[in-house]
Amino acid sequence: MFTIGKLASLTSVSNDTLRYYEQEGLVEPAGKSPAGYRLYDKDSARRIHFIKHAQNCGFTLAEIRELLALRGRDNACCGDVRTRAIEKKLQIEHKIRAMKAMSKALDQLIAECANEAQPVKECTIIAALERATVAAPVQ
Amino acid sequence: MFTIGKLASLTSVSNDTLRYYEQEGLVEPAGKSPAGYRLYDKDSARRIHFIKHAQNCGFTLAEIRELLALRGRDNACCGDVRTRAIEKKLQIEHKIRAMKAMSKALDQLIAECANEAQPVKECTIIAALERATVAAPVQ
DNA sequence: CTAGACCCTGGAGTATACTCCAAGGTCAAG
DNA sequence: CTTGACCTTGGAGTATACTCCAGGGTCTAG
Repeated sequence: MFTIGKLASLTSVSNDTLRYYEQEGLVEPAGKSPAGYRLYDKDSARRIHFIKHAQNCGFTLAEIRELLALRGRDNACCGDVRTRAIEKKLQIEHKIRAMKAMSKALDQLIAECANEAQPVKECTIIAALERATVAAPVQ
Repeated sequence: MFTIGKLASLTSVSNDTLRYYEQEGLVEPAGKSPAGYRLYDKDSARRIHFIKHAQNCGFTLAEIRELLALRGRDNACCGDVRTRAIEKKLQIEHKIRAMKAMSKALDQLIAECANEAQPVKECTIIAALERATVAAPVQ
């Protein structure tokens, strides 16, 4: 069990951000000290890392709250949870496809840039993305 | 050549958003009518779609501006552009890895949910993500 | 027993990305 | 030649996700 400052430095986010996440229902301290200090454990750190990863993948805090809710401890495996999990998975797959297309487009750009001096004439990124993507709309 | 309203409905964004993007240096109208109306072409529509895709992949408008700058027409293929392209590619790959991990975690959750009634005990999403990711920091 | 480093709450401020007016000009149809 | 659907600029307002106080309590070390 450690206090907020420790968790903050462990996860590279600020104390304020941790309190904000708590306010937004994304993390709860594992407990409180007699003086009212928030006390966290290793799972708290995991959760913060998860939030940061998910955010980096383009999910909003609201969406992350949903992702976290999928593993609610009590009445987990009901059909509703499964449905939302599948929904989120489709969302993620869609994003992955778009990002792969971009990665490919960048590859092309990088390859073309290998022989310097010769200027790029086509808009490689946009063109490649246009060829590659076109998938089910995300929600 | 068509006006802003057409481009807006073609790309499913608002007129206001298009003007905002222009203000932020992300799109320029292909021309202007005598009355001062913005006039766009198909490339404009492509660019808007690109912006939306990139945004959906978690890039900020500032980053998207950078991505778009990579294909600057005049002095493109200089080493600097190549470097930034490689940088962006690493960023994207990192995100793809994280998203694949999440996708996998959701698969697991979905599979476990297939046999209803049996509640999930472990935090699958976080656990799977933790196992799977750990990559170079993104910038 | 006090100095310095920590913690608390509550509220205000900031950056990003829109979103929505107000006040007015443009233009094709009837 | 006016009506209605479009366009213009400029500026204010909103949601999200922080970020930064102010004013005050807690705790460990000297």
